[in-house]
Amino acid sequence: MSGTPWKPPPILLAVDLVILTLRSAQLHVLLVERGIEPYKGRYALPGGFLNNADEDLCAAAHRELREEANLNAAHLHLEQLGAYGAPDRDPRGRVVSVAYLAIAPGLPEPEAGTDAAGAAWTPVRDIDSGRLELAFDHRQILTDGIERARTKLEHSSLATAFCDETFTIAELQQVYEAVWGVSLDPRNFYRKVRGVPGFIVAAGAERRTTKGRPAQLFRSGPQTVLSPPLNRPHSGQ
Amino acid sequence: MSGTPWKPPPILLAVDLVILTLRSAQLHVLLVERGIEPYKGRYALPGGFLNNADEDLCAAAHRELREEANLNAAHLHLEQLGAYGAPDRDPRGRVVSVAYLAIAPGLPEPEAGTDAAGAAWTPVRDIDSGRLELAFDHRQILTDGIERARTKLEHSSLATAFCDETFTIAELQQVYEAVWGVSLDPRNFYRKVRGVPGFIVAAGAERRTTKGRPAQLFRSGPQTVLSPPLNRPHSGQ
DNA sequence: GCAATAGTGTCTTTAAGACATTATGTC
DNA sequence: GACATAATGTCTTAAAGACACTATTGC
Repeated sequence: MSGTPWKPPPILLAVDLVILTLRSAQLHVLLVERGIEPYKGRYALPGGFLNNADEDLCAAAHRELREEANLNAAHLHLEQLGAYGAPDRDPRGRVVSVAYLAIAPGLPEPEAGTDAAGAAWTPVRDIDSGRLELAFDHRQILTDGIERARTKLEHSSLATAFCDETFTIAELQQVYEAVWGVSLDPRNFYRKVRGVPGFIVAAGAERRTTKGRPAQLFRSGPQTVLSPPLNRPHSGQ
Repeated sequence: MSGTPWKPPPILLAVDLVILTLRSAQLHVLLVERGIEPYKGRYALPGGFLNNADEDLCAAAHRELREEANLNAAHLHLEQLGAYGAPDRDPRGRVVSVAYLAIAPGLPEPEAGTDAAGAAWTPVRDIDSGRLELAFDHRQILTDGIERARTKLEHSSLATAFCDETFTIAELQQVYEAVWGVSLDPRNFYRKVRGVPGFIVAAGAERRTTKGRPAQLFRSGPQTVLSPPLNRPHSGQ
């Protein structure tokens, strides 16, 4: 720390995004196909380097959300996952990446012709089943992101971020079932969810489907932290 | 991304440590007094810049643990909290810091005459009561570290990291009470803790105090994730 | 014996889970 | 009417919390 003049090591800083959504009751993640080496042709999480030394990490994440995913970042839940900094994680040199978790409601396929060309919603099953390999350490980042989403569903109102502005309780249940990977009793779920004060509030309107009784519509309530929490069934004995 | 040659912005990477321990049933954090500007004379979390471009983040955290805190890092629980990268968090320039949480059993005062001179265990109450102000954004980092410890106490065997190799159940309870900031019924706590399979195992010996019945000694069990969890009493209604 | 702490048992209250029932729409 | 889905009610079981009681030490 003294004596010899200290020269900062050349370290690059990047942000990567785990953008999760629900498509036909399946958890999907947004991936982009890499156009350049390394890992050319392989799929990777959207992300990129910091623009300049003054750019905030969170701002960089929002920017990549727009540029690479073509998503309106303003309405999306965004949360830091952590820093990934193994010295050999990027063959180009030392790159430390700060990962962010974003949750989006069901969205159409990303449009081609933009920065998001080559971006695609991919079922997370395809990755953790091993059918699809990701570039860098992105599989680990994705796993961490999903785990974070799972625990946040218990203690926060994150689940509503997967839904449109208004939603039925059955739709909300599908979020929990897809992210947790379990099936829940609709009657107990209904009772439990309505018993958490401030979680969801009735929106007045109803949703009519082709069959069956119309469902009440709800919107996200004022409470962001759930008390009591919606504990997920613990698998172990 | 193309056309103009891209020059990496000069960003420095640092690690900061939230080292928590228990001293006389109070949660303490290790702080160092800053000897140089900025924030000279102010207390801060131990930490420092990466040595070189090949140093792993986690290795840097361990190194700072030795250098600044004079703690044998090998036996300590170490876990990443996240990256702190607001552009104005360090007046010297752009410094992104990766924070780590470390848990240590009750330890004597750090020795003077080493890098740890000027290091002191400080009750966390002194910081979040506002009586003591920290340098940089270290108050926020500390708050995040404590919150992380609180939730990890519920779902993992982290609490045993605050204890010596063998401990009594009463000592384990003191950990939960100090970190959660609540008081628990010793009888229910005893029953609950013993009911979590693999959490703690009897060590055979007993601990004799000046008064009262000797207590059985335990050591940390094979299970690191607790099932069922030890839910902390949720404050809100 | 008393004081003090460790450990066990019991009861009450509450939440979780299983599942029957009623309500309200489309066809 | 049949059918499908929404919403409510009831019962059983398990866990959480309050607290009485017994056990084993030092003095």
